[in-house]
Amino acid sequence: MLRVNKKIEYGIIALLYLAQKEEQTASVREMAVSCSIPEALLSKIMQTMKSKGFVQPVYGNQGGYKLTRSLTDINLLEITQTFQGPIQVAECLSSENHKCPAKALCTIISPMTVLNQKIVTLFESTSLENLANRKTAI
Amino acid sequence: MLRVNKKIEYGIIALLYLAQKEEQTASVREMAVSCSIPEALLSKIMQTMKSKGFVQPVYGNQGGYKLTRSLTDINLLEITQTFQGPIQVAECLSSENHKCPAKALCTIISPMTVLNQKIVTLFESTSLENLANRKTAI
DNA sequence: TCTTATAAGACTAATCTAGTCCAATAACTT
DNA sequence: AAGTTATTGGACTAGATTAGTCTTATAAGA
Ligand code: SF4
Ligand code: SF4
Repeated sequence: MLRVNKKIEYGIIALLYLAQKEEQTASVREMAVSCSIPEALLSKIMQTMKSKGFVQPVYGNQGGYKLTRSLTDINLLEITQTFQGPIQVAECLSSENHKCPAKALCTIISPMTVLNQKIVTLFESTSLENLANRKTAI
Repeated sequence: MLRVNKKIEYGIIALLYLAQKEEQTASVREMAVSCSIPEALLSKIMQTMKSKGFVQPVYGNQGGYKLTRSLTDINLLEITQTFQGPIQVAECLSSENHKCPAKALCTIISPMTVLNQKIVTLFESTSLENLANRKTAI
């Protein structure tokens, strides 16, 4: 399936929503209702995005979150890495390479690495601004 | 993570192995040992590949499987579809669109569709021959 | 008939996903 | 100061997927 998970999608939708509100804050409830996203889940997602510096919280009444970065500055790779870890089309690629039994004799590590890089590049070069305008960069 | 599953990888490795044996058959055991792939699992994988017409079984002593198609003719998309279903970077894309709560108001279906198509094209235009030569086509 | 294979099905443990629920804390309003 | 609105952080869950295993049946050459 090669799916991006829901946190990534909901996270992006929320960031696009915030961008459209410009400097104003939007509460989790407002975003959840406006975008039909489960509120408790979106709350978790926003916490993660806060910790990564995409948004800034505002406590108390009339509080919520606001964007701290421009959409043109945030790319899809950062978001997916935040919620799904590094893109690795095969488990042995990148960082700790687990325990694939076929590794020693594997004939496809090298092409898988190339394929992986293609996908990484595609994600990296697609900003949220690109997404908002319904296009990918490459 | 965006990972391709093990069946896909093991399946490709097995097909490359068969190709290298040219017209000869190779048994599941031989392939499993030669490639360090769990035998019972590879057996399952080969059954699926037989049902999709990638290989042909030969029963009995000295039996095994042989390739029925050229590596240049098999692309990565077919293999992934065989073992992981259609590529859909978001669950709502393609065929039966499940039940995403955000669907009615979703701001990213359209760009996700474009992104999905990019990945499909990348997979589709990469033949196993390309993989064996350590490159992707696009 | 024996042996070597594939065929097919049921079964499993571990992991990931998409959530929920609850108690705590921060800060604005009145 | 109290009440209200919000974020925070933790634990918890059902269901799906993954990566296997095991067992029995069947095909066919020697
Ligand atoms: S070693 Fe080969 S089969 Fe194993 S995860 Fe890496 S690329 Fe895939
Ligand atoms: S969030 Fe949007 S793109 Fe993702 S599955 Fe739901 S409707 Fe489709």
